[in-house]
Amino acid sequence: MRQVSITDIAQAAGVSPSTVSRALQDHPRISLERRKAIQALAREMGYRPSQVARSLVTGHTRTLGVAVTDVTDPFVAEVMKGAEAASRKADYGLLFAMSNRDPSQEVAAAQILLDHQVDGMVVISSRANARYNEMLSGRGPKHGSQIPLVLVNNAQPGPNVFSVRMDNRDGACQAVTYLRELGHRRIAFVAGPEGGCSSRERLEGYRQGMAENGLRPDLKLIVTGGGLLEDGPRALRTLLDLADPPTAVLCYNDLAAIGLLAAAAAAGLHIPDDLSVIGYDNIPLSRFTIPPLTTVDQPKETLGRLAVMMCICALNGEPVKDAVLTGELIVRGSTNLHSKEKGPT
Amino acid sequence: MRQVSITDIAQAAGVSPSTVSRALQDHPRISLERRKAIQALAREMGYRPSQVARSLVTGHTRTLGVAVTDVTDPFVAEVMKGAEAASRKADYGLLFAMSNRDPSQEVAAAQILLDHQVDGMVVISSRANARYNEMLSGRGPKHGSQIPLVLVNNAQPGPNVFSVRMDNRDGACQAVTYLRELGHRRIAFVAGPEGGCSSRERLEGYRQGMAENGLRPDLKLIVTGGGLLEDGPRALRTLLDLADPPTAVLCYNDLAAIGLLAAAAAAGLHIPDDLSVIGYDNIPLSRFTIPPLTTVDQPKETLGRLAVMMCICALNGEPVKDAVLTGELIVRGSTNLHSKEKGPT
DNA sequence: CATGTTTGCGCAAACGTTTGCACAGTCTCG
DNA sequence: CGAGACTGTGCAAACGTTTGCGCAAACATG
Repeated sequence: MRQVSITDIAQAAGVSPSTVSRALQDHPRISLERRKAIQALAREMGYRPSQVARSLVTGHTRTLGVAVTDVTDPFVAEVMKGAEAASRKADYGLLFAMSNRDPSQEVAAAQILLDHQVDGMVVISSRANARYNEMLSGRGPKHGSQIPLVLVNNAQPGPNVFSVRMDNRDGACQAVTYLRELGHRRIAFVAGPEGGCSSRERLEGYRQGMAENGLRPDLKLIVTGGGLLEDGPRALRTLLDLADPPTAVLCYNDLAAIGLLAAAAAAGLHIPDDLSVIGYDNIPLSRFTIPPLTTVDQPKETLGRLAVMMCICALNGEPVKDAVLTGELIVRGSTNLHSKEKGPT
Repeated sequence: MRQVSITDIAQAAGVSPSTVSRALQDHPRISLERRKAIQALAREMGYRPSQVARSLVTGHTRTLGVAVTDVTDPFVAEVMKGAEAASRKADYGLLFAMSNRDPSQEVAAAQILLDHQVDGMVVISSRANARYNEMLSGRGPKHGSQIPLVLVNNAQPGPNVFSVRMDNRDGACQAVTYLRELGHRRIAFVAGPEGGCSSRERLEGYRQGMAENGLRPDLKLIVTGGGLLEDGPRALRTLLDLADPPTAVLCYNDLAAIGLLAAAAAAGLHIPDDLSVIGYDNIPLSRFTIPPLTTVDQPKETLGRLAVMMCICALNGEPVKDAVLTGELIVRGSTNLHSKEKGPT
């Protein structure tokens, strides 16, 4: 015989299956004595409830889905870490799907989660968020309702969709302000992936920071990127080719910054003397770059933990409100006073 | 009403549920005409089969579990990437659990996967592999059978357990040999996590490489570590304090090597002139360190892909045999001829 | 003692599928 | 034209739970 079922226990205990079921749930209408006996018996027989059967009748699977762009991105991995911890603590399973940064794969990934009847899902760094609403409609437990969806770093209004995000604008703004305080005036920005919410917001933060600090915006100082390591070298080349190159650069994320650091070293540039660079995310690696990277910290695990907690709250019918956390600038060795400006007196 | 069920379709089509079920499976005993009609109707009504109900009767969930030590480790993340791709292509869900490198959490993590009735599981870089056998026993579909288990980089014999791993010994040996060819004689090794299978094998490979190249082993040149960024600096300090410090060092993985690189830069050491450094894994980042890291490549995504493919094969009753891949040394800028040895002539 | 409440348990339906079997009709072949 | 094979479909059981309801016994209350 295979897995021990509730009826096996019932038979062994000489009671009906329903009694066993209730006993295991500590239902008060089963005599304490019997309850304890059945629980002991179940343990002894190595009983493990069939999630599948239970799901069929209760209508929920105790499984959450997490859809990400790319686990390989350290930021994403850290968020997942938090999400996994939270869902394991809440005794939820976590179904995982990845889109490889490809919006069309993103819906396929989400579809697989949905097809496995996850109770809710959290999406990290989506770029196709608009399509979730249609996909989710009618997937909920009751009349045309929707499964709860929590977006990380990606607000998008909709029924039963929530978001937990960083104040990216503020973070980028802080970074620019800090650079200005160091004496920099020509500050570049290496943008993130097109269509991403945080890309947009960080760019806005950069612009706002420039404006607030009385620096005139120069479109040439904004270069495109995708938030990948490879983007760093490309961006540096573009910036160095400028007639009037920047003395500092803020990158969309640490990955791009690290790529830029590497390219700078290869080009014989000395960081931070020749160029100050700031990253974003504060991934663990950023402490170990050469020089250590000044960056804007995001509480990544918290983001993930919060996301699943919100999701579970929504499932329980509790009220949940969107969270927006604020980042903190971590100053390390990749930024420096802009001394050259003063010239030789 | 909620999800459209097979009976809804049956009603709409004026046939019995069983006919619908068979039509959707393209069962030949349903007339082609009806089959097409029902399939069209199902599509039109937005029917999505209930995996849960199906699982209950078929006995399998089309879900695989993946248990890892830490997603945050780039090596692990890459393997997961491969695993996810393969399981998505095979239309399997992937349930995710993490142990935070803690053997006791590891069984809890695996337990959650098992409780969600995964059809099989793959474990990446376990350290508590011995305990899986007991946990899995009796969890299989028939009489006392076991769910298939695939270990990545971690062989462990057992019924229905398979492994896909790298020839770590060979990789480490290659690295040492290469260093010897560059003229190095005092080559250090920064070890990996205690209890890990690859740790042991790479250490063996290091020893073998030293022996094969006629270098006398010096226990002082082997320092402990855990395969983390933080281990690099610690290791470097230990090695530098030696009376006769090494001229080259092989690290358990790229992470430790990167940490070491950072510490070396901070200490004013010039890599590779003062010290040659080799990592292991060839994580994407290793191309962007300063200097770029010489390392032993592992086909990480392939490892993951293979693991789930083997798992699925085992599920289908097909014969599967363990795979062992061999790594390739990637030479980059962190290694150099050992010139000093020759002295000023 | 009659009535009402509580306690403890079982029956059976339900969840949405799959699948063995039965059955009726049609076809094929001798 | 009759026997057998094939074709197309439906019935009902089964998977392992949960849960509303019913019922009997015990108990409390007046």
